[in-house]
Amino acid sequence: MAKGLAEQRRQEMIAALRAGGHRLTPQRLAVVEILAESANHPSVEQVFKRVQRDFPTTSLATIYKTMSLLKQMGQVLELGFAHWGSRYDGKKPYPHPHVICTRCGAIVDPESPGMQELAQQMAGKSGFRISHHRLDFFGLCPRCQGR
Amino acid sequence: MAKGLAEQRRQEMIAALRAGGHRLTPQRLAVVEILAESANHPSVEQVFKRVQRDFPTTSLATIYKTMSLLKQMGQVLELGFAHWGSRYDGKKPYPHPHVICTRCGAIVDPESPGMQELAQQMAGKSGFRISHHRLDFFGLCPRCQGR
DNA sequence: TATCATAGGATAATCGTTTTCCATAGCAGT
DNA sequence: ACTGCTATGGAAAACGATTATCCTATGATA
Ligand SMILES: [Mn+2]
Ligand SMILES: [Mn+2]
Ligand SMILES: [Zn+2]
Ligand SMILES: [Zn+2]
Repeated sequence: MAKGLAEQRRQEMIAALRAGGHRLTPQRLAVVEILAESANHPSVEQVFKRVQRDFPTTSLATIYKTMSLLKQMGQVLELGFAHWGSRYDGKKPYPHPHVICTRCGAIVDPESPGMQELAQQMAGKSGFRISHHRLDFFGLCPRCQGR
Repeated sequence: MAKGLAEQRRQEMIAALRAGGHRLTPQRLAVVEILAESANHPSVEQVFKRVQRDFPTTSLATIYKTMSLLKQMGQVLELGFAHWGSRYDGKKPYPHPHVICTRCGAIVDPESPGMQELAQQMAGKSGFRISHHRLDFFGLCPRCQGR
């Protein structure tokens, strides 16, 4: 079933590229496949290294361009950080909470309660028109807690 | 009363510097005063320009160093962003939600419901030991909604 | 298969932030 | 107040992730 989910996401991303009139290049397909399969919120560098296996001449700039394209199409969620590089979620490309290990950099998707309602509340109180949100919890993952 | 609050924060920051065995330089005191008074989550650049009024020879590096120092002492909250510069909150140096205008960059502190409990919930479900968190809501402020 | 605009590759540029290095000036201790 | 030690400030270079540039290569369509 995990395979099915990933496959579905892959199809959606490809469909989005088609719908947007973008070319289905081997590099893009490779990035899409990796994003659809990765549950660990990979970095650009990680995606880059994996794409390079199949296409050794691939440039890092291409990965950045593809990420940016998928992001603007709403097909990938970017978790930008100030001091270290961004991380990406291609499985759940919509806002959702994350739990982040400050030691090893692991990022996981926890079970999320009603964030939407909270967002609406915020909008009402601040007068803002909320478009999206971001919720991160920082700490030590189980593995890093043991020194 | 707003003056009282700012004054209190100023004292706390100065006390923290003293307690940490750090020198009370004119530049640091200037930064502290600005952070204690600013409710608009200023950027390094903004703090820099204001400090320069009183101390024209001030370097941008000094502001960065001071921000970093205050941050590691827990006297200022840093809101780091991936694509643009960081913003700082010296009035409430602990984690709390923010509402951010994606057009003009305005950042405000909304009324916050129980975030602490939510954090504990997350910890339990993920097995993480949560130390801090971050919650941002993005959208358009009232002023920017009118084109 | 010819055409053509888009996308890839290589590299330089960007920009906020950090580091480096030395002169300066807090701040004990006298 | 004076001295001396050392943290700190200032200036500029370095840094690192990301973006822009520029030219060639290659999907997509007919
Ligand atoms: Mn996720
Ligand atoms: Mn705040
Ligand atoms: Zn960890
Ligand atoms: Zn605005």
